[in-house]
Amino acid sequence: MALFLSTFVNKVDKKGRVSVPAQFRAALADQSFNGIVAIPAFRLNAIQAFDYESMQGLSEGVDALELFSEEQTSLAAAIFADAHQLPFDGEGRIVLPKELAGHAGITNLAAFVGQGRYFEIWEPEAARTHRERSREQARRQGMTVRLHRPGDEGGGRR
Amino acid sequence: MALFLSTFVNKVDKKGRVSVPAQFRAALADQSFNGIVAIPAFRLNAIQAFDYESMQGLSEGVDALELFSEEQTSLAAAIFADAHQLPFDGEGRIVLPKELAGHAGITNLAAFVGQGRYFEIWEPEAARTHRERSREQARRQGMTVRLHRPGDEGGGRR
DNA sequence: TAAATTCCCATTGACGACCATTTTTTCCCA
DNA sequence: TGGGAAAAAATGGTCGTCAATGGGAATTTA
Repeated sequence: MALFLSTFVNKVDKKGRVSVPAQFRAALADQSFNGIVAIPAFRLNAIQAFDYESMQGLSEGVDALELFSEEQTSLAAAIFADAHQLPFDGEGRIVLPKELAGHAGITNLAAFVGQGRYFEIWEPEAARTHRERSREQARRQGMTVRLHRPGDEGGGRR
Repeated sequence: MALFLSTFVNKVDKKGRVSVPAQFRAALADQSFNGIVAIPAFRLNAIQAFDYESMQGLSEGVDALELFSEEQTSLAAAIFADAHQLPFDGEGRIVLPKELAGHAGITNLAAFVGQGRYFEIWEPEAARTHRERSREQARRQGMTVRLHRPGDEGGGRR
């Protein structure tokens, strides 16, 4: 799958519709479900958006018998319960459900922020300040990114 | 099979009927039995609902357990004895049996909560508090979402 | 026969499909 | 290199359809 890169700000109309940036739509092209899966971010006032396949991958870890074991992860449960399937309309828009828009504080504008394998949707001003803070923190910690070629066993992760 | 995602709240009429969310019905589409299988949840005041095929899979899992475990009988009893087959009517509704509605404390409203391969039915307010608690716990344990596409070896827990 | 359950039909309100318009980007050529 | 034409993307609105709901008729069960 192609990567989600860069940031785009689009308008939210009074029906709650927003165009998903064409570039992001292109990255989602070849899929079973024509749209995205969106969940409220855990620690951030933002929405995280995935393709449907990624969601299925998540479900693989939880099989039916685990119902009766203690370790049923609360995380997975929370994710599935809060997720929204948002299909594209003919023009490549989605409608932001009130719960999600509310969680992110989105009203008239929505910022689509590429994060590689997924992307986030923010209230533009909040996105800006968050980005600054992240940069600042990264600089202070002297973070570096390890490059690795496709096919490598994921090198420096998390 | 498609996933059960998101949460929907529907009304229970005075005959005990509730519409199963269209999105969930779609996920149940291609099946031998036109309806769901519902059992009272073990540790929760909720109803767990599966498609019929998953139920068969579950039975195989339990049969396998027999080899190692003495708990097989109690498990089987718990799962199958309390299970209800709930067929859809022409409009995609089911009738909630009193035992199930009672176990979940459901009266006028029912929350259908997606859990990936299956879904749960809650009294809406109870669902809300349970959801908050789950999120809270996940946050406290520092859980994170790991993305991996189906087929990846990419190290999910498991 | 009464009660309960299933089937069928009507209503309504929200959402998805569709079309029109504006804005932005790309591309070509002067 | 700048201007303009063409294409693509974003935006705005309307209309039809379907999901959810409610009520009543028909059928089954006690």
